[in-house]
Amino acid sequence: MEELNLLECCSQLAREPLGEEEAAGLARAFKALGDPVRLRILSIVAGHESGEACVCDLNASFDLGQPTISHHLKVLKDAGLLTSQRRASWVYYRLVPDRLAQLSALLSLPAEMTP
Amino acid sequence: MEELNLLECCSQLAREPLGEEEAAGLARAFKALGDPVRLRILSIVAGHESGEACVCDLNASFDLGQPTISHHLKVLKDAGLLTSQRRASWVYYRLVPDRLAQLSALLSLPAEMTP
DNA sequence: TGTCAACATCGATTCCTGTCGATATCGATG
DNA sequence: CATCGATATCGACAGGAATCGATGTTGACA
Repeated sequence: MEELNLLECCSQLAREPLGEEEAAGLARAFKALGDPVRLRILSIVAGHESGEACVCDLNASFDLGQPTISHHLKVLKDAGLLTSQRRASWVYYRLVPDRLAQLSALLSLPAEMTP
Repeated sequence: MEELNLLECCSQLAREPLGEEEAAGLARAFKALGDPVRLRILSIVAGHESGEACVCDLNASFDLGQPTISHHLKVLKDAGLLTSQRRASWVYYRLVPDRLAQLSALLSLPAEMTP
């Protein structure tokens, strides 16, 4: 995994001014997180014992149409936050831990900045 | 600070299904992070030795109009990510560490989920 | 008090996004 | 091969957001 260098320590934000293209990639992920339905989808996937949830579970968890849920799943997948796998008739989604860790690390500030 | 319970451990996502109103509050913050300009603004503020940056610094760092930067600062402030303080003729912005820590903790998964 | 510089707000425009219904795809199963 | 259920894609619509120029506000200073 070539993203380890992004995780080596905390304080990504303060390290140096974010470049434009780097900021664009990160912004895509945060934009995907910037919707209540998508946050709840991630939460449901994360909460499953097996580490994955099928679309049918998700559809049942929201008062939204099936195409809408499918759209949100696509946004999360395109942002690198979820992967999908088809098994039999169902499609299962699971988190991408590295991506989440990357974002988490970006937001963790050094101790000297949290007085 | 009454937000400490939100920080006690990792794996906020997996703890239990995010409620609608809780997800809405978090989504507002992530939506604010979901723009390259705003991420770079945060990065610039975080990178300052003093922990704060004045609007004049920020205006000079972008090829955007002054009202646009002001708009982005307002979004970040409304999302609870920045605070502002006026001193003399200048307005200084600084990070809200607790808010960043809350978001960072939400995205950090338990070790058993990162194989 | 009048003026200037720094910053915020307003109104308008253009583009993006969430949602839906309808339809297509794809596997399983008969 | 025909059908059915699960999921994805498409087209459309309404509301939101990023940007800009113009204008308002506020504090410093002469």
